[in-house]
Amino acid sequence: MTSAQPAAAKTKEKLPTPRERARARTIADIVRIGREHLALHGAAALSLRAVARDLGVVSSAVYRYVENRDELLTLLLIDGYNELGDEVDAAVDALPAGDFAGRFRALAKAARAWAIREPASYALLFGSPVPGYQAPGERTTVPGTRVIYRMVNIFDAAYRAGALDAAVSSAVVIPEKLAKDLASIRTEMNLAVPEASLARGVLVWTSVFGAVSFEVFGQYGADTFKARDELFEHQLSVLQGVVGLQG
Amino acid sequence: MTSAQPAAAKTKEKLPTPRERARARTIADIVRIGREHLALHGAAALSLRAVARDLGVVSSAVYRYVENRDELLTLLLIDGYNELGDEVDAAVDALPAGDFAGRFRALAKAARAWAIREPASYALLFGSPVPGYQAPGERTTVPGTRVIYRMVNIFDAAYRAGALDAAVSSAVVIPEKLAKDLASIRTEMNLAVPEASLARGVLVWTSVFGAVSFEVFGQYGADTFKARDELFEHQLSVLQGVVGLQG
DNA sequence: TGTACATCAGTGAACGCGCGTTCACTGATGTAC
DNA sequence: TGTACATCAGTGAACGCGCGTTCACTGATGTAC
Repeated sequence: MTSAQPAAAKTKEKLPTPRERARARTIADIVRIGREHLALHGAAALSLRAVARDLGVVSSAVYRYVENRDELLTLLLIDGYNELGDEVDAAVDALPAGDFAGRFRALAKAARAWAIREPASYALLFGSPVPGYQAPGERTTVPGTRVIYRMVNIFDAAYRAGALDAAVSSAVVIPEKLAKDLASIRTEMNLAVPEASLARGVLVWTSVFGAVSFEVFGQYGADTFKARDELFEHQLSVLQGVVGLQG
Repeated sequence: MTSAQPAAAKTKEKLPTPRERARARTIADIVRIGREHLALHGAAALSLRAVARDLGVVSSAVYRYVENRDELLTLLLIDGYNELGDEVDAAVDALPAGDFAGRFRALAKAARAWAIREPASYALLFGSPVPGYQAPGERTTVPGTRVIYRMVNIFDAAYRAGALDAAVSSAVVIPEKLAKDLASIRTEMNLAVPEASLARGVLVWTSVFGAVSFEVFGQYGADTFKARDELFEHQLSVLQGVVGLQG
């Protein structure tokens, strides 16, 4: 199909025209400005008019690039998921594939570091839903599942390598209905790791993000924990044990 | 001091006048309507004018009862914390004081049930911070710490009764800086439970709320988990093991 | 018990503000022949 | 290579909307004597 096209058409598709490049740059600017506004005033107060002002353009002009306010939110959501995903991937890939515990910790620490650096984007992705806005699943699901997929794959690789102690998971029985859900996930993701360990992996996932959310959203209080890095490291160590990851 | 006052003055202070009762009822109405708006449009869109409309009163009239928009948010915050705290207390108190595991599970389940029933209030309390709003600590700290205090006290009582397996906690070393924070908490709350177990208690707390947040904020996706009750129960069982609570 | 006064609840108009979105338009940039 | 036309970016005015907050006011309700 693709190879049947004439070479000229192919080049036309590949090389962006100056206009296309200008357009892409403008959209990138809009997303960048949108993120700044997110950080300053929150998602609910995100306004196309304000973005237009910062872009140095009349308010109606942004409608050439973005269909409406909701689409800007979608762009910011995707942008956030991908930035987080890229940083997590880089942190994980920096360690040897066989260092499962190291990779798990690197993933969690990269996620926490990004959340602390970009609290507004983190809030958009993992905080309260934006009232009146529904994310379009067909555009956000793939970037939105990068981190959890990566995490589960680390656990799965550890299991395949014999570095995951599945015995810890046998302590708690998995009820039938839950086992069904877990079986679907295993099939979909092509996992070898047993259901009980997968369930613990899910708990580890929610726990990591629960800890990050408490910290980023200010639930710990101002003074209760001064040693936040150490607290998080300690929590990772405990969670490693929960899923049976040696190291 | 108080007993030196004449009986008449005392009665005057105790019995609310009709005007005072009307005033209290109106404030309660404002909070109730505010909660409905919270549920429908989110905290950022909460507006005194809209509340006034639903109260059947001109917009400026609500300023007789509430200083400004931020104070209404504070009232809603306190109201939410107390409703959650009351329901958690009731669920915990329904079980014998010696049933530590049962009480822990009852606490977590009550919190989750309330969060699912009142997602908007839950989001106000535990979700992304409301941009531009800073909760006044002197009014919100006490109601805001009811649940975690109750949870820690269950763990502490279990420890005192010899029902908490502190050995599980010795598996992970606590660094010096973190130990200091934990020591302060122990002193402040008058706890017997050792620091390592307290640290695990904190993790259990963040994990419970992390799991609830994922569910309430829609992070699990629509179809991934159909057996949500079972998933949560399973997570509680695992977390019980994390803190070393038998049962 | 009755009257004078103080307190309070609620009114209605007004202030200045920002928002999302549409629409007809002007120029500039690209494209086809 | 030059011209006619199509495409696109950006303008500026307008729509209707809701917001927080202030202020002088009118009556009703309570209180002191």
